[in-house]
Amino acid sequence: MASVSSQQQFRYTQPPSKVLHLRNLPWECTEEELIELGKPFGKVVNTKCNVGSNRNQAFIEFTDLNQAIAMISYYASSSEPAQVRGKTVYLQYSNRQEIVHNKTAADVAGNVLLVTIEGEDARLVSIDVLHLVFSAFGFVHKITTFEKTAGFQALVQFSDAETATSAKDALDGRSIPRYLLSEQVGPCTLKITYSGHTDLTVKFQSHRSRDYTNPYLPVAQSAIEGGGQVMVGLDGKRLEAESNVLLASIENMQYAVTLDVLHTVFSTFGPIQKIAMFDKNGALQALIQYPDTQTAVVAKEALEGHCIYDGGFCKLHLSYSRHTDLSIKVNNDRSRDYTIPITPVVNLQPSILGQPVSMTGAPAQQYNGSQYTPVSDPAMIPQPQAGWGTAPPAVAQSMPMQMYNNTYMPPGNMPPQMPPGNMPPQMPPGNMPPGMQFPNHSMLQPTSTLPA
DNA sequence: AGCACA
Repeated sequence: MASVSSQQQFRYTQPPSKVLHLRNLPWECTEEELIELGKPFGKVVNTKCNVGSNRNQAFIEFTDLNQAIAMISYYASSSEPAQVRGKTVYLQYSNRQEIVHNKTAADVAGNVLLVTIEGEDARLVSIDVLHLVFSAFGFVHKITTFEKTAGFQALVQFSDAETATSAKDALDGRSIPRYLLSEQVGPCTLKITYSGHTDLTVKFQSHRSRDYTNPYLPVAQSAIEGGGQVMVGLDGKRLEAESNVLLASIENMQYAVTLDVLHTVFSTFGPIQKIAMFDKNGALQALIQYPDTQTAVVAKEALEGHCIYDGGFCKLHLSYSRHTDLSIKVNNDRSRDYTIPITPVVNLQPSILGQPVSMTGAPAQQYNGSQYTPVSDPAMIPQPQAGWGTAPPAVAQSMPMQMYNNTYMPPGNMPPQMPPGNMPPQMPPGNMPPGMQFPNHSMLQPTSTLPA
């Protein structure tokens, strides 16, 4: 019964449609040939070739129903059948009203996402920041970045389509949190579709591409910075060999940066054992030694690219030193060993590990002690609520002097509904917004060479 | 030669 009605549907009862169904087409019939065929009757606005298991069917769609009727009518009474390359083609109204094209790769859920980073400074977004952002949803296998006409883009490979989908759903159309970007970088919005790829090819760890599944992949020279101290970590997540000693260089040093200033800034993340300051190429550099690598990692992640003083002054650039234990020969204004008990400075630490002290009474409840606790695995840092969806405490902007002026999170940048469990594991609150964490310490108020 | 992956 069903077959009877469908057969009848074929013969003559097909209602007019501006879409025509063509069959018996020659092999590899092109869109151009279909347009040529329909042109005498109207404007062909859409085609679909190589349809059916034999790939010898096609559809053409006219702008107007009357054009389709004209074509059917003409060939219904013509002595010459419609032909393509001399082969007779049979025409009838399609049983659909418009051509629907196949889903593109962008519509088919896959494990690889195509991410377009939009914004003036999109290309300044590092692959590490992207890794951090997408790692919130699962293990990121590989990332490649490239520039095309669409702008700065990245392919981000997850284990499976489900993970990729959760990342896509949460991040598409959102902006990268301010605190992950350095000060001069403007807003960067993510536009995400699926990619047709399933496995990216990464030949080298570089500034353009990473394979986090293969830490032993050779490191391209282009990825190396900081004088050859950079290596691939065993976890495959870092290009630099982590160290308990940080090398800090200070850019735009309008204000004096003293040993005490550095001690105050860096001791927020844990006890400091030693500091050595020196000049290199006319710029001030310092080596800061923590008791353990984990603390140094947290400090580096939090402070990198940030300024000690508001207004872009004394910007910190941090890398891991090859040193593990500094040799401080003498305690003076350029070097100090805080592990020597007689040194009185050790008692002046404004904060100790796990207990940040607010000198202004600024509430620190959002950044409680546990978030400062160094742990063996940064992903294990407890992180209840804070993150992309967390509004900045009002105090961050009302503080008389902000050490860091880009560290708060603009509200509304990220989805407030983002589940806490999906927070980037490497993005503990203790790693960020130091502008909110740091006490407004008088030691950090510049007293000389003030421009205004 | 008969309606949508090829």
